[in-house]
Amino acid sequence: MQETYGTGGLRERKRAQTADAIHLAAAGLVLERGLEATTIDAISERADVSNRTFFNYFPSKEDAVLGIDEQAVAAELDRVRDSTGDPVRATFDLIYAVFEASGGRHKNAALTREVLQKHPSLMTRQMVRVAELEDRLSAIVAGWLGDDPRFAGDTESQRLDEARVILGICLATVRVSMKKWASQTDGDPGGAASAPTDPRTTYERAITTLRTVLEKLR
Amino acid sequence: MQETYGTGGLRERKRAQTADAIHLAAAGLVLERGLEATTIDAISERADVSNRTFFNYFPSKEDAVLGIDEQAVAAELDRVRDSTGDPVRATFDLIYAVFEASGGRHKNAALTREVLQKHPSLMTRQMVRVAELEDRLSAIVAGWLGDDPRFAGDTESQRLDEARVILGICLATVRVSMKKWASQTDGDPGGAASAPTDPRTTYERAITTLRTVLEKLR
DNA sequence: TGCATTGTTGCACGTTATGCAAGTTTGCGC
DNA sequence: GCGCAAACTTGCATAACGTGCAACAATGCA
Repeated sequence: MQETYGTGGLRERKRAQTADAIHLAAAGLVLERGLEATTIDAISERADVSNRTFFNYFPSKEDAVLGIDEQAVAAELDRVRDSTGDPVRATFDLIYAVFEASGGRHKNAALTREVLQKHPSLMTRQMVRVAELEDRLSAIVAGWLGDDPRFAGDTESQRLDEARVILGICLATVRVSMKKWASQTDGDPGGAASAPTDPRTTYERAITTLRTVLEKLR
Repeated sequence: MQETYGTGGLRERKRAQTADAIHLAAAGLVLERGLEATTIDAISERADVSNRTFFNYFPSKEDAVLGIDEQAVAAELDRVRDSTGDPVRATFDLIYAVFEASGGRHKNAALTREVLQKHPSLMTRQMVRVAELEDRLSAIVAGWLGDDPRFAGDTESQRLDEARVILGICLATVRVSMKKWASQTDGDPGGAASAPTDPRTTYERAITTLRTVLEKLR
């Protein structure tokens, strides 16, 4: 089921292909019929796999709709781990990486946005995922704090707490801007690269918003 | 089903009694058998109601375990709405109110803590609930910001964004301290009022933590 | 080509969750 | 007290989610 080692062979390609087919079927059906009205059976049928196979690829309907890929997320985490510089900035990058690997990517960014726009509960789902990763993520952030002069004097336990808070703060900020991003309306549906603000830009704006608020609060 | 008007009559008392019975049965069973192993059927049986009646009181197993009372939450929100003073402090109070009304109260605070301790996923559930209330909550916070000189100059839309961020920040902080609270071990099981830090104190500490982090970040 | 690994599928089963209709309990005006 | 209306409980039917299992098919590799 998992652990398709990096052979790059037919097997692996087929697997990615099937995952994509299921994802597309799920997102498409949800856009057509709504989230509730879309059953896993219907998704499986459109993706031309059995009901049972669906669960070999995604643990739930929501994950299929978002196209979540746990392996990609894990790989992303390893990649970003040894960031340096400002912890807040690095934390934003970390969250961005998780989201990227969680389906925001693909050729289907527009599709994903449309789905999130029509079904905000899926955004909550995204957030829950990050919450589930909290222990791993905050450990990474805590590591960064150890290299920061402002936090280096704290005990390890304190740094972990502070890391959790910082993670939560950044996450909250991201969530707000994601919501704005999702609620954007497409400019012209025809234009190929009409590009209604890409996610990355949204993140940059989120950081600015947070800095503004922090400035005002203190 | 709902809207038992405030007669204070037998009907209302019985209803509260049944809700409590289901809640206690749920929490008890979860502690004995675990969250997965506890079925709604088992809860219903112990609470001496039909499976169907269970759903007249709680929409899900999790809500029953936590003893969530939507009406109480709504009432709490109305009560806290016209707070004044520092927005951050008020926001903490707001979140606290939601939690209080969501089951943290009762004679069963110790029970609730034990359950949350053994099943952290329920904490996530609590957070999702607040997220679901986000629109209402952030509207309240945005109202407060209008009275604050630091934010009064902003447009309404900006204030709403900032309110969401502030809410998220406070919520993240609360979550961290709730986790610490839940993971406390009981001092002496025998002592009646051994009182291992009440939730309110935890909140106060959370505020301090947040202020510290904000101080360091800026 | 042949064997081990991995993937697919159907089937059975248990659980969550909701609608509906019949029956019961409570509240309240008379 | 009586009786009606509203609220509540319950069983039944139904749909969907989710998982274990075992048989079968496809793939990778020697």
